[in-house]
Amino acid sequence: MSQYSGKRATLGEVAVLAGVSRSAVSRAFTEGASVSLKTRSKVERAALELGYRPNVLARSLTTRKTGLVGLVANNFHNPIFLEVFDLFTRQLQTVGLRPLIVNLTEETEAHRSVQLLLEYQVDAVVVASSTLPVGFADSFAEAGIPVVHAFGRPTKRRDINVIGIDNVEAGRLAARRLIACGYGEVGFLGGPEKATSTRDRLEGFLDVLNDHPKVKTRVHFAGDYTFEAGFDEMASMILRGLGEAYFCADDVISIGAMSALHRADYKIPEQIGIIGFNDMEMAGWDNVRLTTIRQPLDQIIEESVLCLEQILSSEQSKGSKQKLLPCHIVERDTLPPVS
Amino acid sequence: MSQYSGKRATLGEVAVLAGVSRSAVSRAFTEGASVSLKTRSKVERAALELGYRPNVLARSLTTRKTGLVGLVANNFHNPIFLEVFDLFTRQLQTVGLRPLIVNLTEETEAHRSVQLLLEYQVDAVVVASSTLPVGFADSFAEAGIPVVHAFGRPTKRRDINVIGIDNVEAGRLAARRLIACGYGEVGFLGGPEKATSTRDRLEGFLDVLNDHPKVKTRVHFAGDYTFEAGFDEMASMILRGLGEAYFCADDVISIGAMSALHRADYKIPEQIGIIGFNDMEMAGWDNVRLTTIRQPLDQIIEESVLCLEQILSSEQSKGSKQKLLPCHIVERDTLPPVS
DNA sequence: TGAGTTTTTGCAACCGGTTGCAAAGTAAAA
DNA sequence: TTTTACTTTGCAACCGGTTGCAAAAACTCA
Repeated sequence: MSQYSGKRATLGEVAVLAGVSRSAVSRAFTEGASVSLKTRSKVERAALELGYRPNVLARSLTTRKTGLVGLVANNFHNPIFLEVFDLFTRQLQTVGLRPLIVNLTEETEAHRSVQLLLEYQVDAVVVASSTLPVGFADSFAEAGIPVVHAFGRPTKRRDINVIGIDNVEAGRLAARRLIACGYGEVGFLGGPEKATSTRDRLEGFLDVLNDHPKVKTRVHFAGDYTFEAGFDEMASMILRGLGEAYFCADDVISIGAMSALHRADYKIPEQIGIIGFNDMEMAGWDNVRLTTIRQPLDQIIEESVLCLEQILSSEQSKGSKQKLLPCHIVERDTLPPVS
Repeated sequence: MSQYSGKRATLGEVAVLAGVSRSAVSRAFTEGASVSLKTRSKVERAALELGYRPNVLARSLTTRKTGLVGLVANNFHNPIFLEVFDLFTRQLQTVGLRPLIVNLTEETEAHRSVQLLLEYQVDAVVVASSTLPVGFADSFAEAGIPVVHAFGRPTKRRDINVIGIDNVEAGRLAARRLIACGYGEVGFLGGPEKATSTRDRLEGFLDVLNDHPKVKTRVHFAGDYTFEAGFDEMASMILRGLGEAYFCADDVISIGAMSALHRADYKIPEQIGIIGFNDMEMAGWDNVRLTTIRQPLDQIIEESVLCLEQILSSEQSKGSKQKLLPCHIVERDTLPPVS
């Protein structure tokens, strides 16, 4: 049975107990190494008795693989991230990788997180965010760490993999949906203006609306991806006069905005239409029923992890992967049906 | 400047470039080691030129400290966990510890996660959950890993630290609050019956109600800590007839239940009173305004990390810490004010 | 049984660091 | 200038594993 003390058994101790060499023990614990059945079972018996487990960190010294993957994110306040996070940790677990979390707080931390992840010899890093400054992921690539940017924006760099969605196209999707409703005046309510995702979605949104000059357009930005920011921005918009429908570039902002609208006694969707973005779990709740654009979270994350595996197995990353998956609208109750 | 290739510089390379011994380099990077100013600066110059960063994992081999801390949790679907998670990762970061996440999925994984964390030589593990089976944290302690159980239930074991709240007292708090409203029939709507937190809260709740025999009491359990479970359970309760107010043992369940009530045209708090538990961010949103019992998340987490630090510095954990922090009611709009 | 092949084994060096110890260097005291 | 005390340095061994290589063992086939 396993021993309960603090001191852990080592390879050497197992070796002497099993009466074999240290190499034999090592091989017994290495997939596909050359060991006879006899020695293997001797080793296994001894290992069991001592409660021996190989030290992955020591092993990594020679194999140059730690199984650690940096998971860098800054969106710890958006409920959608809980889903992202759940999916990522699980997927990574199933392929035998351990996520080492970096919770980005200050802008200045980019450099520090690179150092940190270097010190811990991560095999790769996944940056999971659509709101980081342009070029953020570059620092990892420049330090020689393979990187996949989930929810990122395509780049020309050949050393950065991007798996995400086409935010510009998503913006178009929203605009077309609103136009199909026959609205004469629509608005965009984005997150912070500097977030690339907000910028791209706006671009697509305006792109379509330019082809419909009779539809008036307004553009607003919430200061943050939070309920309060959405609430506050919508509240001040109400005072200045409203359009007929809004594309909110995030569900949590949508919900804040809707809350402000309810409070001012606007009926949704009868008086004001809303379409959100993300399809977070809450959007489907019976008391919300938000019509929204769904990003295929699970696919993005699955693809990201797959991409990681390829990088890590093939040693040589022959050219980067840039994959954008399609979004689609989830119809619920905050927009009238298309006529 | 730092080099951009895949190969990282090592201690030895820095040593030759700086023209000193390897030990000198090592010492230059060790807090409080004996190095002259002259050598230190020679080393620093060389290190900078090569972009050298010490390999923490190699270092851990001799120092027996990895700086890694297992963060084990199973509540990746409850929004409250996002806050827990944010706080934990930040706090750990500030004291120089790296969280290694374990996302518990199956019951059977307890043993596997112990092994995993052992293999990665974590300095300690924090179990962050109030819904795990009794004795879950024990496995870590038995493997000789220092453990602090945040949101846990006190235990007699001297090798497990617990930082949490007094769930029994919280149940009492809720009951007293409902009684103060003058209700004649109140109910408990818990999470899964086997979760220790649900059991404890129920115990306290009934404890107080036993002293008020004229108040009728009902007890129900949602199958899960989710919106849907709360919604469904309340929906079926509506069919069978309702009490006047309910203590829901989690905010997300509360919101599900309230949604079912709204749908059946019950007015809250006029017809049915609701008090929740956790005070997650959403509870304060303008469209929710849930009266609820707040656990002091930040304190719990701060204390937990503090406790970790003590364990890790003092080597010898002289007796375990068992600390329960007080909860309090956050008054909002789902219960009438006390008369 | 013995030669030829293939499999299994142990030795020893190495991965990237740390550290006890004794020698060398420096500074202070005599 | 010499002695003594203290600081800085490098050597070499070690942390817990892996792995190339050559020797040993086991197996094939005459």
